Amino acid sequence: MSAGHTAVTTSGTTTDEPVIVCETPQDECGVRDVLDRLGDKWSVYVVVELASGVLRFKELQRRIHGGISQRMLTLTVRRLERDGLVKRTVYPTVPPQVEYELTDLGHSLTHLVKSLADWSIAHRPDIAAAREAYDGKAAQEEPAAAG
Amino acid sequence: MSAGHTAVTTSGTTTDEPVIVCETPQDECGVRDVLDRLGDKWSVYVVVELASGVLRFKELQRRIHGGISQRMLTLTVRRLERDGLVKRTVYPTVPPQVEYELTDLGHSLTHLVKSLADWSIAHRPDIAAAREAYDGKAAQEEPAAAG
DNA sequence: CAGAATCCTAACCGATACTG
DNA sequence: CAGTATCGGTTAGGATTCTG
Repeated sequence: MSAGHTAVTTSGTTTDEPVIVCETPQDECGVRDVLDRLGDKWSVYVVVELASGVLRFKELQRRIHGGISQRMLTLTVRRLERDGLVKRTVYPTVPPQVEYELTDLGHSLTHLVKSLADWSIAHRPDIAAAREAYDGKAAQEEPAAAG
Repeated sequence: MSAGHTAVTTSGTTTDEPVIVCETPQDECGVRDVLDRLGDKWSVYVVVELASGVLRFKELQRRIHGGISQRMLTLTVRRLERDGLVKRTVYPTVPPQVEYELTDLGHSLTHLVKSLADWSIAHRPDIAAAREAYDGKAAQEEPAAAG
């Protein structure tokens, strides 16, 4: 897609946040691209684990928090490979040995994931508080319908 | 994503809230938090649209390209509200008017989304190339099954 | 206009069994 | 060890209908 869109700087945003100008119909400035990659349950974890070095399939599976199924690891890692984020090396030994590692592209994503994690960690209390407040208020609202 | 593991703290304190037990030294801890929020199809778009200012329900819906359904917009916006990322203001008029805007927390996420978009835009060609290469190679590998 | 409720499909994902 | 193939449960998400 040629990103030939006009920048409609709507109005003066009072804060210093980046004004996201987006009027591409199908792919909101490409956010969908990366979200599709990060959106599934496991991709990020694979990237994170691979960030520290080369790993074999089984080892990768073991290290992923929460226990990814073999099937999902295969799918995830294949998708990542297809997108050029992960490099897969097969050694024709017996038993077979396959190593996974991040490509440069994959490594560049690591920073982003780190930011994501940082934000998440930093604001987790806020989110938790917001949820509690919301749920509490919602519970008040609810008629509770006793008996 | 599901509310999957109902956090079994080591002390045996079984709480209701999804406490993320994470003893991994890596920064993966907490990534799920934000990914759960951004992982669904629409949250990011809502945040993006709201980044530029206050919007009403219908207007928000119209601006999200690709056409979000009314149902999904409601769900998305509610979740965002619950997490303290979006503020919802109801004006008791006729017809009803509801305005959505980012909270400070939501605005802080905007930076991240921006980074996401930037990365995506910057590396889209790489990803596209990688895919083409991968698919091409995969096609070669395929037996082609001549009849 | 805003949204709640219902129905239904597709995709995601895990468990299992089989292959090389 | 490193997959592939298949089945079934769960969920995401769209379309439609109804209410205030």
